[in-house]
Amino acid sequence: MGRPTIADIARQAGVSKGAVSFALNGRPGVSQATRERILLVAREMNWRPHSAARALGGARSEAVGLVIARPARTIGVEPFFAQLLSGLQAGLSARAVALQLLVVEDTAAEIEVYRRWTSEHRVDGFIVVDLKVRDERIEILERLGVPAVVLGGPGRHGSLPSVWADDREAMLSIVHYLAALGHRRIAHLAGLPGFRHTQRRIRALRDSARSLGLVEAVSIPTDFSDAEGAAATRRQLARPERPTAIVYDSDVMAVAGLGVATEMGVAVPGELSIVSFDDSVLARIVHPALTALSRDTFALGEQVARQLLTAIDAPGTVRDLQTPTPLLTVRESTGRPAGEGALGNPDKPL
Amino acid sequence: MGRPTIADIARQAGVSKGAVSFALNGRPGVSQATRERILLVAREMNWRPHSAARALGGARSEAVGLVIARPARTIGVEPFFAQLLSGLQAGLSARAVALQLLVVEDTAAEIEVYRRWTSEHRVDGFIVVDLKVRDERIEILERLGVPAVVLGGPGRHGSLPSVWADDREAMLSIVHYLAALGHRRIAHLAGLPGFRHTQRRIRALRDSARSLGLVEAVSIPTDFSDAEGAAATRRQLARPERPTAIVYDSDVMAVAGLGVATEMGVAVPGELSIVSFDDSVLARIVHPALTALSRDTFALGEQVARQLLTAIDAPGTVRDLQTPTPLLTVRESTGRPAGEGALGNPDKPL
DNA sequence: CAGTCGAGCTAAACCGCTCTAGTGCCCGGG
DNA sequence: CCCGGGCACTAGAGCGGTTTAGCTCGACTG
Repeated sequence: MGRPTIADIARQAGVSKGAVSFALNGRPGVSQATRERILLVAREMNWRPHSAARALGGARSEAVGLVIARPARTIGVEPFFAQLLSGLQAGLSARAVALQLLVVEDTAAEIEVYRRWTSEHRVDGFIVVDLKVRDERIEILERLGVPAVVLGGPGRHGSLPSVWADDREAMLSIVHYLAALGHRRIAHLAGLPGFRHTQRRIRALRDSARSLGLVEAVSIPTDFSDAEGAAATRRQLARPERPTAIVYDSDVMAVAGLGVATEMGVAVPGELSIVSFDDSVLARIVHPALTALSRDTFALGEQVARQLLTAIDAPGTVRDLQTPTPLLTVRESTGRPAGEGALGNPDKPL
Repeated sequence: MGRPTIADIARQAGVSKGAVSFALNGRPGVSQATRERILLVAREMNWRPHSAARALGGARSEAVGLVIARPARTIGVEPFFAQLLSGLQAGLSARAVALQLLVVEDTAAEIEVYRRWTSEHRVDGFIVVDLKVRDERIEILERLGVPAVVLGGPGRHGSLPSVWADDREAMLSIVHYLAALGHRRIAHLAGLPGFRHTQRRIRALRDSARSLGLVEAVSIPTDFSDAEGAAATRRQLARPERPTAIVYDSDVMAVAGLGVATEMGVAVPGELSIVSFDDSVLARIVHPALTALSRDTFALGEQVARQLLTAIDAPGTVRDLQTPTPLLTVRESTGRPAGEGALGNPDKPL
């Protein structure tokens, strides 16, 4: 005999299929004695529910989807994603919910997967990442009526709850810190310009430039890759009036930039201060260790998972959640610019 | 009306459910004209199959499982995993097969998930990683009769096909290269001693030590973390007769080790050569860039995915697959040991 | 002591799809 | 003219659960 079904258990226990279903699901409708007998038989026969059969009846699939539209090769490079994934896992596995992961080429394919998985009842909800400036995915998910949590914000993401950190405040804390050290020329190697958080960071830098008396505050968009990070750094450092500090939107770029500086004989932090917007082992283990914004991406993932589980349980009840603004961890890659006197207190950001 | 079912299509097209099923699945049993009419109606109604209903009939679930038994937090740290994941994705998405990912605490939980997902028909097969020296999972998966591919080998993994690279040859190529440079004291910061590949690497080093005339060749097991990598490096470098070269089993540890060396004022590669067993951006972007074994982990993942898909399609037909032995990429972190004359050709490993 | 009620259980419909066992019809051969 | 065979299609039985309607029986009520 193959896998036992509730019919087998029913026969064995001398009851009906219905009674077995009630017993196994802790639902009223059977006496305590019968319930125990059924459970015993089920355990003896090593019975397990057939998820498809359950799903057919309209039940949960106990899985959530994460669809990422990026070149597959680049995912492995980003510690951020790996960290997030770990956190999501941790949050989900508490309730034994699995994560369906799919990497696709572009947003069109991503949307197609949303449609398919939803109508196939393959997942109970979605996690949406890489929020764009104008994001069509939001509306589609709303129309599909499937629970979803957006990673990023704040701002327009329709009725979908989001989990976000304040990128603006974070950028301001970096810039204030650098300005207090005496830096007046700051470059910002940003991420993909289509992403919302990239825009927020760029705007924050621009907005604060005047009030802090910065002579220069440029943002250069990149694709987050180490290659572009290195190339852009090279260009910046080759300029006659080069920046005295560079803020990188990812740790991979920051480390690549550090490499370029070393190679070009630009001392860090003597002649160039480096700040990474992302913290990870990467930032800690290089030398000099990088001053970085410490956001706990793992915890963020956990948070998102919890939020999504709640949204699935009780749609409509869950609202936006702001995670703590990441704090600047000062390490060895930042200092006063060359030829600067004491100005402010460099150890106290903000 | 909710989502359309084949019954709706049948009614609309004026045929039976069976005819619709035949038409939609490209099966004989309907005329060309009817088939086209049905497909047209299906498209108009925006019909999509209900995966659960299909699965209930015994069909594929179009998903494969990857269960990892490691602390969730550490997954994010390993570029290897992220890379592998990307590769798996790439291999699977060619056939629109999704990946069910779950991170669990220990092997017992992992096995429990294998049982559950199998009996729930949640996945069509599994990918097994972190092959242990004595691995109980193999036997369990065989008994469950579910397709699975083992990452690692060669050697005892029962009837399950495996994808593997020759760790022994790889380690030998590193040691030969270092010996040719003139190194006689080599330390090896290994991974978890319970893993099979760790054992193979340790043995390869030990076996070659005598014939290469090494004075010292120790392997120190670690947990793969940057912390243990750093600590062990510190201990090695503090010894009176310290090694002139260290081989690290992972790039994270190698970079951490590089940091310790810099911090202790030990010049790399002047006084210490560093080789990483894993290559990734990490090894490329630090300075000096690390000499590392370049295995294409992404391609490995793709390969494993293909292997598994074949195993699912035609169980029993697929056998072990050896991937190319990783080649040493010489960068800046290796050189002649201090006070060594010319010996062999350092640029030509093996 | 008849009527009511609820607990405990059964029978069967149902979820959406697949697949097998027919059924009707047409065509060609003997 | 009849029969066999093949094609196009239908009816309906499963797949393994959940859920609802209904049945029985004993206890309690008035």
